[in-house]
Amino acid sequence: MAPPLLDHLNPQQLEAVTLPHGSALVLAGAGSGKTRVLTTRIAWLLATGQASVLSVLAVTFTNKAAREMLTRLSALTPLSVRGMWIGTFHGLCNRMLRAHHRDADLPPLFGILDTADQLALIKRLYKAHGLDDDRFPPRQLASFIASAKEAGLRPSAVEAGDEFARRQVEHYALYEAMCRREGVVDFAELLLRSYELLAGNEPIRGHYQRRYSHLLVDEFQDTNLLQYRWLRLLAGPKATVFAVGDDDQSIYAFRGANAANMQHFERDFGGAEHPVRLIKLEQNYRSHGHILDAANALIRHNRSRLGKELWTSEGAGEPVRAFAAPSDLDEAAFVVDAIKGIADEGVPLSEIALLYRSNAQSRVLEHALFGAGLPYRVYGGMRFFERAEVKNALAYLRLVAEPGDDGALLRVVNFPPRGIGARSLEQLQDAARGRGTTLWQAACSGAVGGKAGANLAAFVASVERMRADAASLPLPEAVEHVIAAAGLKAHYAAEKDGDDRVENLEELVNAAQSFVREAEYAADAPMLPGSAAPDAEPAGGGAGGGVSDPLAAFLAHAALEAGETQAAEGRPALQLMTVHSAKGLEFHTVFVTGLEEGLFPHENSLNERDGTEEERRLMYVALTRARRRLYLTHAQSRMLHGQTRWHIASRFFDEIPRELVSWLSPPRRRYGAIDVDRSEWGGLESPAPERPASTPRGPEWRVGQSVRHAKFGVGVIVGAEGRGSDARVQVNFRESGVKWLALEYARLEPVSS
DNA sequence: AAATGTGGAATTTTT
DNA sequence: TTCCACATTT
Repeated sequence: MAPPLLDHLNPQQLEAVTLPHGSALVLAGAGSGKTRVLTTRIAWLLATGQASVLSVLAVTFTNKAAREMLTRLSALTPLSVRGMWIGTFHGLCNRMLRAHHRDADLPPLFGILDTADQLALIKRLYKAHGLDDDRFPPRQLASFIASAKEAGLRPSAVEAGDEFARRQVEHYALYEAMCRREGVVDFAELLLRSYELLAGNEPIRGHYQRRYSHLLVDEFQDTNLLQYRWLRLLAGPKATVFAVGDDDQSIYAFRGANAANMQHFERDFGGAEHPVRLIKLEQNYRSHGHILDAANALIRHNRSRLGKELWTSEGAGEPVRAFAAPSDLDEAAFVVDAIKGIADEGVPLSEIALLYRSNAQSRVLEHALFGAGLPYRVYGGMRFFERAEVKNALAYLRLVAEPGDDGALLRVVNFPPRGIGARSLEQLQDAARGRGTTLWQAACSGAVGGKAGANLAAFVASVERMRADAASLPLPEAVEHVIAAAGLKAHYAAEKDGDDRVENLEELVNAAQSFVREAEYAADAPMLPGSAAPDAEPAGGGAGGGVSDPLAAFLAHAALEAGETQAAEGRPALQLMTVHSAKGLEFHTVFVTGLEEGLFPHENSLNERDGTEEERRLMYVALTRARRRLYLTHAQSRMLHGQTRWHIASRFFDEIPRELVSWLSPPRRRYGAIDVDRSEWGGLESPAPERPASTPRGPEWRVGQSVRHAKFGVGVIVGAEGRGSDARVQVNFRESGVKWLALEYARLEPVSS
């Protein structure tokens, strides 16, 4: 073992890295060196001969995390890490299913549906079966299917209590049949199919169980039930699992993440000889003391926790700064002002983040930043492989690889326009349905006559030609050729605003280029000998690699790695993003904006089970992004859905000890802090309000007024909308929280305060 | 087939 | 308000 490997590890990190045989759960707090421990652990296992490159499997959630792990690991070990199974759950499952497609009952070149493809498929399904999409919204079916699959349930196994559920299960079964017919799988299917492959095929399961002596899992709190069960299957009797996670940063329950997996880990992965070891990484290398104290105090309000407290050997640092703005516009103005000051201190703009709970909130901030001439970058939005022109090109490529893909055919059969309109498609679909074939087969069969038939035949012939031409070309050239032969390039070049699209198509060729480069890079990795499954495991790096057909591999890559939302710009820019997307990142200065009841915590979360705790964890994530300076802001009034709404300050302010916080605006009163009257804002240089406050009509009620309700008790009016008999007020009750009440029915009494 | 209009909904997101 | 999906029009 090379001694430098273990240098500079703190005692807990060192313990985790060098744990003897047995499974371990590492509770790694924010900024505690989680990735470092994970990668050093692998390097340590390799260096001490406890594991070989082939016997390690490391799994993450995002491609980004997988790449980072690979990069950092390469720096820690002299061994070649290519051929090592490091990737996302979906990437690894894809790899496994490609290698064993026959046993998994999949076509060799099966396609992967992204969310949009899946939705399109469901809509086609509805149309084909004459199903009612008002009563069964496609999106709802998609999420029904996803949850069923995440619970490991095929249609026959789903229990349907009522008629509605029964119908959904029927639709689920039809959906499965359609996917099978078209040779495609959705994201959840990758997981479930891989799970079933391992569960139902002893030789393959035995092979992988013998192969992997060490399984390492990143962001373990984000695993869903199926991923957990997949891990359990993959971990043979002698394997050890090294799971790293932070229950306090579990913020993806809404998409199936099950932090309870951390609690079950001890039971499921511990043996009598080797009980599960629990290690806490609590030393934080990121933030100054006051920031950590605030985060610790906040998260202590959660009941369901494994328990952990961050500390730092650095100083206390600056206090947390808080600001109450009269309106969202004032909040934005304050942020802009503060940023100018911070930038003057020499902090690079890229080191300043503006965080918010929901994307809609970026607008006001952007507007203010734009007005001030401050460069910024907004995260989220359209990803590269999701762009229409890119998806069109991919659809052609998909047809070249697998013409049975009806979704791909429908997408481009008349794009660019070639005289195959809705009527022709109707005929084609009827023909396919009548014969029980794919659209492609129907088009080939000449079932559609006349002009439409001729146009279809021409389309078929041109795709056939693309396939023949592409067969003799290296992947990037093949991609380039298909884009040109399909007429996409010419089509977009002729469009008046098509420059960006042409550029993206060229970028797609580049993407194929670098994909091939990485695959070649991986090709010299040691490969298992033999060609018979289950030992035939094509090598390949990256999430989508590992397939003998480069085109299919590239298409899988495109589906599994949607790409960056925005190419990074040249000049440094402020970072605007939701708190969710900030997870894992850190900044010198962080602004957490929109800290209002109803927004953060979000009103929808109040009805969700454990919703408030999840919101609090989200807030915890937000706070722990800051290294040196943290601003918390809220606005008393805010334009939301086209209406001005009033909100009281988030409860999260109350959960951070006062002595840590320095208010830059007049301190709030505990309740009734809604100052519509701006005279109280004397010391503040806030601009004059641009929107008048629209309090309900009548002299009796105004925002800020204290009221009593027969059932809910005493509260304060914090918002209002409508007038006359429609007038509703939003009241924050001391006991029962924020509620909307119709003035006509709720008999409110004024209370003098 | 593009252009225009209408209604409804409007956390959070990766694969 | 603003965005989207969908329907209708030209």
